[in-house]
Amino acid sequence: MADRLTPAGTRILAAASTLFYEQGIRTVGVDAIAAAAEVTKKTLYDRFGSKDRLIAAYLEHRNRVWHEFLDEQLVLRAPQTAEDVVLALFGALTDWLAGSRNGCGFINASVELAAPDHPAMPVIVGQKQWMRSEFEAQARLAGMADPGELADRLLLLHEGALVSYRVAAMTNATEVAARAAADLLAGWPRLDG
Amino acid sequence: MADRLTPAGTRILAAASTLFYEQGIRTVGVDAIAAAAEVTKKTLYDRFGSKDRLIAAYLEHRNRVWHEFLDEQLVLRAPQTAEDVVLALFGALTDWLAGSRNGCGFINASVELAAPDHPAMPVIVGQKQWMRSEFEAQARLAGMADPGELADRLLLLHEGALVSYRVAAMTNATEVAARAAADLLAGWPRLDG
DNA sequence: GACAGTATACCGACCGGTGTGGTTACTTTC
DNA sequence: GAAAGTAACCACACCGGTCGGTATACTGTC
Repeated sequence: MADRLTPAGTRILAAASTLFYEQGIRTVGVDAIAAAAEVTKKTLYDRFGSKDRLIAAYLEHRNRVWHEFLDEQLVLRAPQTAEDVVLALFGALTDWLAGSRNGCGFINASVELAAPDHPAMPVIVGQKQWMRSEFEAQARLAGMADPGELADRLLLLHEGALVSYRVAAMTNATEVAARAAADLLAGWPRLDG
Repeated sequence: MADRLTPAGTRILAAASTLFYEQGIRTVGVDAIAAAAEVTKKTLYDRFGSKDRLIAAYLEHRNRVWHEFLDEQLVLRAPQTAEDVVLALFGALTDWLAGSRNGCGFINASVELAAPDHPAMPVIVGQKQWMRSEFEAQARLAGMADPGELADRLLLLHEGALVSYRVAAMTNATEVAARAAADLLAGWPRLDG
């Protein structure tokens, strides 16, 4: 988990993160990453072993950054109820995507890697399932009926926004998702009548 | 549009379609396609000019197949109202995805190609916007208020299902989307009270 | 003396794409 | 109805470039 990185290792991971996200994993070669990090390819392979493992490290790093961003946003938005927490998550998505243009790095990676046994796949699926479990936990806290179904639907809106933003050129996708989520929560049956 | 294909051309397009969808566009080389179509690489280039143009032809072909599938499904499901047409579209999605495992070929292509000026990009964006316009048209027919907003939300559910099915390993994604769409339509305000 | 790093050269495999030359089969023209 | 033309195809060899990854040798530092 908390494997300490050498200075050069940190630079490599930072360079890989921006390049992989901005230009795509397959497009970016290891030479380009090494050059951007001002490091020799030897050092890159000493630190990360292979491109595949560097990809996995990139996604783990991106996942950490995403979580930190969410924590920060939740402090900022200070939601009072569990429903508000969910809506804050959708609100945070708009800010996260602002000026990104390439959508979700995890979805992109999943498509680009394709192979189900790729070392980075667990990170990708894990990220999505964490989002779902967060929705479900908040739904349960809010006393919603069938929190599993509600979480599924919220995840659909979440992922739909990410992909429509990128693929369908729907610039307001996250706002639409936020409105849909708000209506969904408002109309959802609760356990205590 | 209706450029007639030679026998070999047809075989090439068929081979490219399955290989591109099943293994990814970047992964599959032109040699593999030529071999699968039992054709020389020369013939492939005589027919399609470049890999990029073959990719565009693949997506146009896939779009045609998708439309034919939808027409067929709409006849089969024989929806009576405009709402039922929308629900039939979501129902068709389940059948379309059954045994596919790789999700939406257009989303995948959009991620794999990345370059916004790629000749295949208009086909991708066009496919998504066609879906949205279809939702909007049916919403308008059904006398729904704000059909644009409704279409946006339906598209989000649609795309969310496609991507969650593949990326989040959510096997029942299309059924969830169908239920969500049904509830959304049922609760949506209409123009005539 | 172990570790992190630089510099550079190299590897085999594969990639998209081209060029040459030859074969079949159908159609046009005198 | 034979010759000429043409479109579709095959076989095969070849190109420059890029890819992920390795090897070797040397430097600085705790």
